Amino acid sequence: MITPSLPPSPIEVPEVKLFRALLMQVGLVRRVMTPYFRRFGISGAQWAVLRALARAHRDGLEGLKGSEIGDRLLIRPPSVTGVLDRLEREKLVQRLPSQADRRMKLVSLTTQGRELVEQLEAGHAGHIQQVFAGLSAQEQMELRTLIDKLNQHLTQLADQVEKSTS
Amino acid sequence: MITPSLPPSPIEVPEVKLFRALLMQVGLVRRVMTPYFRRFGISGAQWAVLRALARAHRDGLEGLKGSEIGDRLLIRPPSVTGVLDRLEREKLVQRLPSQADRRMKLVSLTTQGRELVEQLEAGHAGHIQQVFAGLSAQEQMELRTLIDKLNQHLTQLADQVEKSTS
DNA sequence: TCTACTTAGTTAGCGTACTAAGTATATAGG
DNA sequence: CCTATATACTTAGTACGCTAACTAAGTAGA
Repeated sequence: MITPSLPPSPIEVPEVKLFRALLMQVGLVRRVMTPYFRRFGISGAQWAVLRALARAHRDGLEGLKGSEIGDRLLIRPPSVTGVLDRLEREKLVQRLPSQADRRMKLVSLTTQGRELVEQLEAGHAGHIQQVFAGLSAQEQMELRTLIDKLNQHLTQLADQVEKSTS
Repeated sequence: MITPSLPPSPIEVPEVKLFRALLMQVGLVRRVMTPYFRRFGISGAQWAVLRALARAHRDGLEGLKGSEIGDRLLIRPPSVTGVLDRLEREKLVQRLPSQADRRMKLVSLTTQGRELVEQLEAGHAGHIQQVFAGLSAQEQMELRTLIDKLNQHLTQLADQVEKSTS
C-alpha cells in the first residue's frame, strides 16, 4: 500500500538550521540594501562594478577587462555583460576596445560615473555601519573571522563543484 | 577647474570589509547550492517552497496560503506567484481554491511533490554539512548566534525601510 | 604553416527578485 | 445598506543570476 503521507520529519541537524538562518540573512540584507541603492538610481550589482572600476582608477589603471570584473564579483561572463550594458546606457561606464588584445574591451568610469561614485562614497560607510549596528565591534570582528574562514572553504567547494559539473 | 580624477579612497571602515565578505559568501553559497538542486530538477527557491509545504503537511494542515509562504521565505507576492506557477507546471504542488475565503488558494504538495521531498530529504543534511565543513561545531554555533542576532537587527531595519518608502 | 585549443565577450533563453498597478473578495464604518 | 479600506493574488515590466552555444582573436604544437 502506498502511503499518501510524508514520513516523519528527519532529525534537523544544526547545520540545516544554520543554513536557514543564513538564507534569512540574505533576504534581509537585500530588503535593506536594494532601496538604498535605488535612491542613487542604481542597483547593488551596479554599485559593485562601479566600485571595482573606481578602485582600478585609483590604482592608475586604464580600466578593467570584463573577466576581471566577473572574477572579483563572483559572477559569470553573461552577467557582467548585462550589468555593463545598463551602466553604459546610463553613461556611467565606457567600454574601450583594447589595441593590445583585440578580443577584450577595457571598461572604465565616465566622468559622470566618477561623480556618482564620489557622491555615493560620501555616505556609504555610514549606511553599512547601520546594517551591522546590531552587533558590537567585538562581535563584528568574530563574524568577520568566521565568514572569512567559511568563504575559504566554500571557494574550494565551489571549485570542486565546477570541475565535477564540466 | 574640474578634476577628472577621483579623490583619494575614503578610509575603509571594518564594517565595509565585513559587508564585502558577506556578499562574497552569498555568491559562493549560490555557486555551491544551485548545481546541487539542479540535480533534482528544481531550484533553491522551489526547494524552499516545497519544504515549507512539507512542514505544513506534517503539521496536519491542508495547505498554506501564498502570503504565508512569502512571509516565511521573505519574498513578495509576485515572486510567490512565479515560483508556484513553475512548481504547478511540474505537478509538484497544487493550488486549491478555499471555500472559507474565496480570495485565497490553499497550496499543497501533490503526491509527486511529496515523493520529491522525501527523495531530497534523504541526502539534504549531508550536503548542508559539507557546506559548513570548514568550521568546527563550536564555530558553527558561534556563527549561528551572531547571524541570529544580526537577523534580529536587520528585521527591525527592514521594517523601518519599508515604512519610510511607503 | 595550419590545425587545435584557449580566452574574451556576446546572445538566447530561463528562473527569481523587485515595484507598480489591476482584479476579486472580505470587512468595517457611516 | 453601502461605501471605503484592507487583503489575496495576479499581471506587466525590469534587473540580475545562471547554462549553453556562438563569434572573434590569440596561442601553441604537429
